[in-house]
Amino acid sequence: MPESHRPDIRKLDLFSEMSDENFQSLMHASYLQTFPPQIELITEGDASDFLHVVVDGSVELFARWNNRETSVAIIRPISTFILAATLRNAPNLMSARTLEKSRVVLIPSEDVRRIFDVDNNFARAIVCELASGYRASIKKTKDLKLRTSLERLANYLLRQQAREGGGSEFELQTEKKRLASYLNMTPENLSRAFKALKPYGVDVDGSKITISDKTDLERFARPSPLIDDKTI
Amino acid sequence: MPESHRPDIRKLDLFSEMSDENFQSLMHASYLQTFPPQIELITEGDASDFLHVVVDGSVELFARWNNRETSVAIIRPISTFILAATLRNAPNLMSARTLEKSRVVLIPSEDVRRIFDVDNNFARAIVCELASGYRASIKKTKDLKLRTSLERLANYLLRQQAREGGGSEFELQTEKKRLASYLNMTPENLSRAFKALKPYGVDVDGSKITISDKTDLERFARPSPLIDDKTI
DNA sequence: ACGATAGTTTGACATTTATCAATCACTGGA
DNA sequence: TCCAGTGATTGATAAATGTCAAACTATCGT
Repeated sequence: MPESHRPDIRKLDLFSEMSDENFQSLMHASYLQTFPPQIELITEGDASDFLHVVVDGSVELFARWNNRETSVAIIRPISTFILAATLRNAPNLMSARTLEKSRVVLIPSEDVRRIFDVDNNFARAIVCELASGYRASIKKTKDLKLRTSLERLANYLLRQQAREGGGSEFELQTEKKRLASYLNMTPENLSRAFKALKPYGVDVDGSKITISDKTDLERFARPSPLIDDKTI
Repeated sequence: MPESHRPDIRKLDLFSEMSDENFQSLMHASYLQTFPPQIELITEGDASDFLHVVVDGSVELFARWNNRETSVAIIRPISTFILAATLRNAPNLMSARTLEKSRVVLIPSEDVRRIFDVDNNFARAIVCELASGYRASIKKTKDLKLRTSLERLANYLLRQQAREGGGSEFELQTEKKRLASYLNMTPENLSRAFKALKPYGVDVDGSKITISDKTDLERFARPSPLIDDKTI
């Protein structure tokens, strides 16, 4: 793998505390690949041969069953995915596809497990990463089970607003079709849900969202840190 | 904490490989408590002061939002819960209540984190446990997003049948009210769902389930190891 | 600029699921 | 034993969500 992305990867919580030697060893064994849009990098059920690091572009994690498909997460730089499967040497539970032209570092799972065994700082970082992913997944379950689709959308918009800097105007970073799938609704239902949020000050123009009064929307959405705060 | 449950706890994957000294240290700092039914052991949002180990009885993990409540998991002996929050020293995302008279070992989170820092075998075991909990949570998300409630019930019955030994007759180990909440449906809907599965050979008599032809039910349920197999 | 393609929106309608109310069934004290 | 309380079921109805078809819109490559 070329040197160029190493410093950025090194800065990730997952890799920042491990020894130089072990980090170089991981990087040495890994590949940087560029993929065109809409390439299926991983198919669920496959063995998890590589830990993936998105360094450029974006990757969607999704799952299929019985001819249906649902979007589970969208990974943006710089983040890893498929860590749990890598560590357990178990089949991937989700498929992954590039959404745009993307660069991905592939670290052989074997090497991850080998270094994990010898580098205690790396092992510790992995625990943090797993615990936080686990908790994010529990939050997702709560979001799905406790809220209606309209409430999920309202809270999503508030989170997205915060991620984009908190201004009253911001962009959806995702196609509506994909957002609908992510929120577990149909595109048609999403379109109507946007309209239903208009009385709470939500205006939609293409992918540009305007929230005229955040507290007004919050009164409806009732965000909770135990579901919506990604940092705890 | 008394000695009696130590061997059973020691056998858990989480504790089996750590040093004797560290295990004893953990046990020394912990309490065994007996709780009556329906006691709320943990309220979501609280700090995670203890790693819990159910040694007897059963504990329900559930979550609340906006006056609604949903059942997320039922923990039976001998298992731990609230590991991720303990390690991150973060607030609990779920509440917990005893379903029956239960005995629970409480291990101070501080001690868990302290031993985690010094015992690499323990750290490794924690990674396994977290990775597997994380994956279980992803499977739950897939179950929720990709299946209708009837399909969730059908697959639940097949899993429960397998857990109970695979015979055509077995017991639901849970009140139907709670099962409904676990499967994200109302009790009324669950009652009707059982009827809707009758054509596929499912008979219900109180909490006794009879599945006359497993392959028949499977044809409807389409179980997938990537959702329903708890071992991978 | 043009047309092809895919995403989005809208309306009509179907299905799924929830809610409410009533009844039945079970269980654990007094 | 009976009774109170809770859980389970049933029927009627309402709300939420999905499906289908059509129109509309944006985008991309030629």
